Amino acid sequence: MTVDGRLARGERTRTAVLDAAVSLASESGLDGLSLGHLADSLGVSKSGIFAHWRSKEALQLATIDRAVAQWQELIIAPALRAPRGVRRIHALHEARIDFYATRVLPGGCFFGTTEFEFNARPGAVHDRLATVLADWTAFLERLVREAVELGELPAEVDVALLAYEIDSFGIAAAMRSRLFDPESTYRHARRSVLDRLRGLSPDPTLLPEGPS
Amino acid sequence: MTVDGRLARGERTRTAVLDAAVSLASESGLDGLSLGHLADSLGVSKSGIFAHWRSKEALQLATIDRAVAQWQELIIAPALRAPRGVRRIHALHEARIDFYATRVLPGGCFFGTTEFEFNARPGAVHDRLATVLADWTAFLERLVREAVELGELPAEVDVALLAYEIDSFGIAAAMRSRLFDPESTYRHARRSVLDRLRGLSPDPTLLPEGPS
DNA sequence: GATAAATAAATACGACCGGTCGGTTTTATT
DNA sequence: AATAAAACCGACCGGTCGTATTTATTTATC
Repeated sequence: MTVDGRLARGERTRTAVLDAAVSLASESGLDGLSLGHLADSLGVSKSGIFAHWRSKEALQLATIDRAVAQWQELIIAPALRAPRGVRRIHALHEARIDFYATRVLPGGCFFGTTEFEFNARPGAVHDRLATVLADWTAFLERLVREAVELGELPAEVDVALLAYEIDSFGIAAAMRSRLFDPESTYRHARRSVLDRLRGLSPDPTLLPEGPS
Repeated sequence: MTVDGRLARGERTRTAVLDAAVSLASESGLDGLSLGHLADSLGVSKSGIFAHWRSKEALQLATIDRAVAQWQELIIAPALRAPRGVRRIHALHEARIDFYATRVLPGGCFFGTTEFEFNARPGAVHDRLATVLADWTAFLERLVREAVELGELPAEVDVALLAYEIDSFGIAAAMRSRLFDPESTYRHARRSVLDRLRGLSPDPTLLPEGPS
């Protein structure tokens, strides 16, 4: 397998551009993300960036995919290292709040910003975001279902409802933390999920008492 | 008290413009709200609109105030007609979900869209939105505190935390309902608050069993 | 009916937008 | 060493943005 250095260089550039695009879009949205700003923030020319994607929409879609990869790496992967069941659900939520609290992205949450931005605008970007949200929801529900199957949550639990609740606490944290007192926002976001899981679980000792 | 008809007419025009601005901004954000689009959607000239506000930022701030008035009228006022306590909290949340479900605004939620849009952008708009969110939070907490004082919620309840949770379920509904299945989203949003209140209240019969 | 204030329209400006193009540099293959 | 391909650049296009100025049209009050 020979590696074409020209393609490799392009791939590196492409990834670097998309990382910057995710950051910028978390602040200004996918629409506010302009080729000029993106180029300036990377110290390259506008056309040098544009050459990699055939249109702005293609760039937006690629940016979404990159954000998904980042989410997978920084939130989902760490959670999957926790044991199945309520601890994994808790680890996922904690990783998410940490992601917001450590300000990985200047805008806080790429998906919160862009999903609100495009929820009323038809088009390919809307559809891609809808798919991403559906996948994320299915993943959350899978984690909840696993906890039920392990007996760490009662069988009567409404899986989809609990997944909705947990995600809600995360979304609200992303939204409020930049407008409101971040510390109490994060404390509430962590507390709400912890209380919910401990309140439901037949064995609350699986989880810490206080927000870790 | 003599009313100057010229001023009255100006006020009427201004209100009509701001109503359209709230609708447009709920779809495209306060930044995407352009004077040209706004003028077109009202059948007037761009400068005819611009004359009423000295800058786009002034228009954005006025639009926020108008959205607050609309929220006050359609969500807060109806809730205040319910008796104090958990029933009022429930009525508030139901009015909110109804507001989303009946598609009063094409974008779903003005505040969800704009608060995510501006949470990472310093400036007057950010600050105004922060104040609005703080007022809304204080109002929600007041309703929860009243329920505690009435004995309809246990004294140990963390008022700020419960207010956070209730608002989270509303925010998530606004965000998900346009990308995902609206029916299940609204059902989850209603269920989550109802279950939470009934679970906490010493007298669950105050609230209906199923989503109304 | 005259007058002054308020409102609306017309027009234009500079900045920036996404997008195009021809040409240069870097890199791999032959 | 020659050729081809990919990456990258600078200049430029038409269009739209917010903004400003200037002119015309309502409308209330004297």
